[in-house]
Amino acid sequence: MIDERLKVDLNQYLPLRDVVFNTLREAILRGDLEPGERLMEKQLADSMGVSRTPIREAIRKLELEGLVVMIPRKGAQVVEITEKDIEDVLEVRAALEALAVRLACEKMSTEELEELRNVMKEFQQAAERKDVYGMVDKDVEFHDIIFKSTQNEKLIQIVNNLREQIYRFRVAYLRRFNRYKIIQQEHQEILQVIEKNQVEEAERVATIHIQNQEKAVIQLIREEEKENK
Amino acid sequence: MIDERLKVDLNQYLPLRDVVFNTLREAILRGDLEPGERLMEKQLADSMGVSRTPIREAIRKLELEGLVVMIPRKGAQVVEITEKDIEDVLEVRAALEALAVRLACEKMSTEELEELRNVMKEFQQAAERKDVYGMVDKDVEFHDIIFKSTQNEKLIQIVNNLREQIYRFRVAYLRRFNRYKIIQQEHQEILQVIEKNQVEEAERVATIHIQNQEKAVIQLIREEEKENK
DNA sequence: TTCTAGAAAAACGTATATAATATAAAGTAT
DNA sequence: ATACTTTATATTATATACGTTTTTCTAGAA
Repeated sequence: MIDERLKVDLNQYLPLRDVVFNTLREAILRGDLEPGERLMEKQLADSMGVSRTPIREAIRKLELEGLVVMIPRKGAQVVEITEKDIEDVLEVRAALEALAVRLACEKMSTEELEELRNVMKEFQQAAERKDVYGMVDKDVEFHDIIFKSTQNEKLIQIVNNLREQIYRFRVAYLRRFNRYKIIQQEHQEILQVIEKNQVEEAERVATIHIQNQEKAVIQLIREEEKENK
Repeated sequence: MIDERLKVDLNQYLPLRDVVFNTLREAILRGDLEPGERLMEKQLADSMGVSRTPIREAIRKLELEGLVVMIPRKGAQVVEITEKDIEDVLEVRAALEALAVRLACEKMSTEELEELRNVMKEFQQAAERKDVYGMVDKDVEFHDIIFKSTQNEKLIQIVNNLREQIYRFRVAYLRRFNRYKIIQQEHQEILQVIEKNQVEEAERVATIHIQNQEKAVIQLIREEEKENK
């Protein structure tokens, strides 16, 4: 007989490389590490209190994730994101979002539909108290529920990566414009078409939702560029 | 004045980790390393004549690429591919292929159209001399031309990764059935709708093309499973 | 024979050491 | 003063070393 309590704190072991990986990824996405900034191994190793080995292995993963670029014998640096990059990412994202809602029409359970409604409510509450981070979280959650309902692991994995690529702009984007009203309305539409199993319409609405996001983010970037001149 | 000849063999430096990465990836995709097989660092290091460091860094990349899974304190092993995995991958692939041909309708140049026709001809020739590897290459090339014409780097990158996931089945698949006639016919259709800018139709044809592939590959796997019992 | 215990071996995770290369600085010749 | 070496330094790339965990193998008991 195995004591259930023993299972509790088999506090999951995480290799240092993954701790470092998560830390660095966070730092990049939050903007603490700016685009173009070099990631020097020794410096990072010292500041994180580990050796260079786990740092290097974490960087290898960030490299494939597309968050850093390697320059041979010069090390890694945080990627610069261009307007073109954002267009490319969101073009793909739109297609995958359309796929997701189409599948969601078939597969979504009533429990998940209920979750969607809850998250929308929470989004509303976050908006009311001007909690931008809360809104971002709830927006992400909304789409996550849809993607999870597709039960397509690969789709989920790819979309997570795409989201990561432009995550840095999310907060600025939601804060800047009064985007949240539009987002809310679009979420409402998406929910309705899924409920009604209107596949064609669902794809259309989801695509537009992402395209609107694209327009807004790009507008944001252009304005920022103008400011920096 | 720079002597042009000097540029020739500035034989590009490739870090050992990338050499190892490519080697291992090849081995996995070719099936030399079988699903479930463990990748032991020292053994690989010895057989490739390098130290464990570049091996480990290569494995980190394979890990994120989805070709190996890590088991903590047990190392890496080649992923097992399930039927579900293939369905997931090809479901996403179909959506992206549809996106690609839609964009191709707008953006494809006459040169690229010409390339498409050439590749189809070469596919035909490979088929005539029963050259399966040649056919696989030309099939991949056909789709590559379409993806390149979209000028969406992210799309290209994702599709390359998806292709990789199920590449192991390509050869068996083309050899086994007389799939090549169907493939050829479908390529022909895709070419035509792109030429005529028939966006809706293009998406439909491309989607079906991938779905057919999915059905065939899955049928293949089921038969193989049956044989192994 | 089968199961368990314990020791030995193997393999991973991490750290450190060495080699190679690029960057920056200083010195020299024109 | 400028351009070109040379030298020093910093940083990456690779190899090796160490400690711990896991696996394997063997001996002994049930």
